Amino acid sequence: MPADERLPVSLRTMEQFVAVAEERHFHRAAERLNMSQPPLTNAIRKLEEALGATLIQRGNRVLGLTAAGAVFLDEARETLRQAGRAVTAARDMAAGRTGVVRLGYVGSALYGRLPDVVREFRATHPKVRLELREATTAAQVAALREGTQDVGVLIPPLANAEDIGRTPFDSDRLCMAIPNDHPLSGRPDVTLADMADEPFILWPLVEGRGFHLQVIRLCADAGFVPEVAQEAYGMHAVLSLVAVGAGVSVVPESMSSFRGDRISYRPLPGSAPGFDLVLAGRDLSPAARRFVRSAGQA
Amino acid sequence: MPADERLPVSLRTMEQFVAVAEERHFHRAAERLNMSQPPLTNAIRKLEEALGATLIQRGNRVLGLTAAGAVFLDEARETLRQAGRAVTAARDMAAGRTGVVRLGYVGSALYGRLPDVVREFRATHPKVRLELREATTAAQVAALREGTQDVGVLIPPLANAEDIGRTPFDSDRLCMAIPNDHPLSGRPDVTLADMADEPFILWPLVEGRGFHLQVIRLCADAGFVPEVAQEAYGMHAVLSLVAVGAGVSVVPESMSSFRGDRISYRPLPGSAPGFDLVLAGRDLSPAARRFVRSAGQA
DNA sequence: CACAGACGATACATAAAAAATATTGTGGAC
DNA sequence: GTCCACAATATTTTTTATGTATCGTCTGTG
Repeated sequence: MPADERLPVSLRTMEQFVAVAEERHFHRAAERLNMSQPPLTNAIRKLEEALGATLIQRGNRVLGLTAAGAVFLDEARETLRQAGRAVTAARDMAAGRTGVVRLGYVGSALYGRLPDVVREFRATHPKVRLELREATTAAQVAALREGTQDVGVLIPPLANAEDIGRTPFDSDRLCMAIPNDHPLSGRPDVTLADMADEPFILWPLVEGRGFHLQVIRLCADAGFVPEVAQEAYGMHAVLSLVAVGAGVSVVPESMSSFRGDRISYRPLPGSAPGFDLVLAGRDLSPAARRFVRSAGQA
Repeated sequence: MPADERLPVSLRTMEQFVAVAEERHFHRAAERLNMSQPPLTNAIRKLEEALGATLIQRGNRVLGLTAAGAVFLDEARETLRQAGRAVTAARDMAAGRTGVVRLGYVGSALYGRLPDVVREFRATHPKVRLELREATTAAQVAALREGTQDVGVLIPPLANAEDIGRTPFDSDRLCMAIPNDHPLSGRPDVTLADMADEPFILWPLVEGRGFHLQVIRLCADAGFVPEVAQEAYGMHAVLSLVAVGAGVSVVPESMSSFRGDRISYRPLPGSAPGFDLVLAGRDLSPAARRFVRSAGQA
């Protein structure tokens, strides 16, 4: 039976004792504690009573500590430090200065702002663990609902996801990539429809679902279904195939500096500058909220 | 400027939070804390306010912890443990269950109860460090006054030492030691006066001052000044010399089983059974007080 | 869909504890 | 011996913690 044994001291009392022990002077200690001397004397007396131990050697001109007082001073200091740690730990966690952010992203996000955003966040939030995991949009929505992921970088539209908050993240504007030795590359104004009969290099449907579908959708809007000549995973892989003339493709504009000697990049005239990658989350933890804020404002 | 930053929590509040976090139920937690539910709800709310952090996830049927709540639970538990350590450390020290006892003793004390007393005290007080140091009575009195020694086993009388408390410790009754082949050993009733003209084996004045003087004093009472034939430090050394016929001596009765084949021990008829070894101390620390109590009552 | 029950929040009252002010002892220094 | 510095008391005031009564809300159930 654990009985009624409450702790007979408070942190305040410990603070008071430490002050007296350090100053060796009730008046100065009281001043430091922003209080007057009498209640301090009282508090120390009650502390000694509660402990059943004399802590302070009075009587002489200058007051000293008993052996019990000395050990209690040490332990009380440690207790106060630990209490401070408890407070800052909770505050840091609540403010998002510490914690974990499990971030999912679709593969194509790697060719936009995401790498910079991650680097920046890690630099400004060294005590937040940022876990990265590549996943399709659908998988991320499920993970967000299960609570196994905090934030996702994914490609709208999101079906049946009214409960998930969204923030614009990256305008992943696309362009056409045409081999330099291809007839189309000489023509001034190429449209997507011009590529209806060209062989396409695309991401595999299973591994690069989001990006694959995005391209298919664009083609559908242009009135055709692209003929997939070859699949390749990763923008550089796709473009390397374009460079050797294996076909044409549609890639993010941010790739347009890659193999400029062998590939000509042409804007997609019809595509508006809308946002194609969003940050999504549900019940954001403070750290996750910080990530979204940090990612959104850059 | 350290400003006015007091700790915004008390140990009591931490106790309350831990109870709620563990029970996941305000009513049960309140019961465990021997209080009613409303003030508990209030206390938790004020805690969250003070920390600027939500700790407990309400709303759902069963309440859970936020990330901040989880870390605060850990840290609060540790704080409570540490506070408990502070209390018991002070109490143990004040009760003499821990601490240090610096014990001085005159060399001759080793031939009486002291070894047993030390063994017993060490067994019953494992967390008290007992430091032993051999020293003359005068040196011990000085050390007691300086505060470099806590308790002493020494030989009265003590000059100018009214401030030092004394407890009888050991009746170090003395007897004469005479070689078996000495003429005196045949006589039935030998008195100390009979040994006035015999060569004495004694402890050196410098190293064995207390015991040396005690014997000199006895001889003076018997009306003579002993002729010191040889000095030897330690009872066994003295008696070995007696055994080979180098002289006579006066030793504690507890030695009378040593070399019984060569030495005959005779009681000192005049010496009353007074206490010749006392425990002395000044401003006894709790641990020292325990030692004196333990040593005195055996 | 209404209803009961469980549970946490709120409002108000009361008791306990902490702190402030004024004053009194007390021991050491000149 | 007198003064001074400092801690201890005494008493009042304020703050804080706790208790009682009650309400609102969500959940599972008939």
